[in-house]
Amino acid sequence: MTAPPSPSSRDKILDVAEARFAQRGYSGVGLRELAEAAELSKSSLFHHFPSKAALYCSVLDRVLQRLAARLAPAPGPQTTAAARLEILLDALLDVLAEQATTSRLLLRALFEDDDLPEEGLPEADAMNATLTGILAAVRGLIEQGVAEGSFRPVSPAHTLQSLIGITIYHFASGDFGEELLGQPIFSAAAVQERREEVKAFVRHGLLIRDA
Amino acid sequence: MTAPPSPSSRDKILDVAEARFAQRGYSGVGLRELAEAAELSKSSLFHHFPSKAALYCSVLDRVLQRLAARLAPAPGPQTTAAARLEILLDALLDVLAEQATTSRLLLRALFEDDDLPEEGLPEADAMNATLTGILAAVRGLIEQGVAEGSFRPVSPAHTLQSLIGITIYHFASGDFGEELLGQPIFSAAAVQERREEVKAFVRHGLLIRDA
DNA sequence: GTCTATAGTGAGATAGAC
DNA sequence: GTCTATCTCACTATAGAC
Repeated sequence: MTAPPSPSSRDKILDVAEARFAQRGYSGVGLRELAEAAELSKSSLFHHFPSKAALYCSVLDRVLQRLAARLAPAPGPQTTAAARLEILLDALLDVLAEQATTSRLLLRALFEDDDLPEEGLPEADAMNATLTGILAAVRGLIEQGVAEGSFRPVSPAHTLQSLIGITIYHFASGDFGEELLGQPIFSAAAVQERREEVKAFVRHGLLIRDA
Repeated sequence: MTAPPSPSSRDKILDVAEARFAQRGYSGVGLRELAEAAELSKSSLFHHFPSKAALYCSVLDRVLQRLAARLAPAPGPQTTAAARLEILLDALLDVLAEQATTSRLLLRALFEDDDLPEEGLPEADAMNATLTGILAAVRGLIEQGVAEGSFRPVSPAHTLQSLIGITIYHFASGDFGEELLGQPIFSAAAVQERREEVKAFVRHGLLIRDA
């Protein structure tokens, strides 16, 4: 339970890889660059990770684990779906606003199918299992809302896609988003604006008017 | 005005480049692969485009031009914002559903800031100008709706981001989206579902209830 | 306008000493 | 666990013949 004051080499590699992969993607980052940023030789990377693809999956899995841990404390079906949705959105927006790398890596993981040359990596399976768990929870929430009659009779799958698009894409939009908003998207003011806009849009878009 | 029966080499390169770049991004595609798919030698690519970056920008610009051409016939401010929004969404969803490459390239263009090594390319400037025009039109529509009082008092910039996320991300989500929906996202049925879900979500999320 | 040949660089990955 | 040295291959780009 003692907290190590300096991160292990493995963690340091994961940190620099997360930053670089988030910005330029899997193919856009070379192991040489990662080794230099982690203050190691290229060969040492292969001691900690069997391949570049495995390292990338480990980075994605760590991001998903962080996300799952932050979304997990949300209340279960004994609470109304509307209340659960508010709490979920707040928690999700908190996580996305904290680290700029999160949204970009999530977006890449969701829409870049075959970015990885190899398949069947154990790291990839772990990553997919984590992702599946998160999605199942959110989908369950939507289904509860529809069943309760507090949500419009939406398609859970499509609504899940819409929520992903509204939340994750925005925080991944980088310079473009900043230019559109006229301020850095991770500034406290911009995050607060986004939170209110998203929650209002989703409330109006999803909830039955006079519940 | 005579339509050439077979595409020029330049168009053939653009076609294969569009498909490959959409799937694996700028860094993920090599010129060797493009040359083989276009049935040319690597060197011949450089006769038509000065560099890989310029080719990528040309691909993006062509996509944006197609998009702009399809969104342009929409009616101007003399029509109500609600009606204009319906027409815009229909046209946008039509374009996105027609070619799977469109949404992926648009998404990459919007969130991958510095994917390109070089800056100041004339092709990049043309691309940005086209994009700016499209966005200004949609933003104007939102501002009209708010000014008319038919839309909630939303932030135009944030609403624009939300619309991008809801429409473009979904059609870019590939295998993940297909698994979520349980059917190919470009099938006629899935496209029709998406259209109705998006339009309903946006109507409820944006319009004043009893206008 | 297309080709062959090649330059020059960097990629991912391995061997083996320490 | 980290290193140097090296392998093999692919990359973008150029030169110059046809």
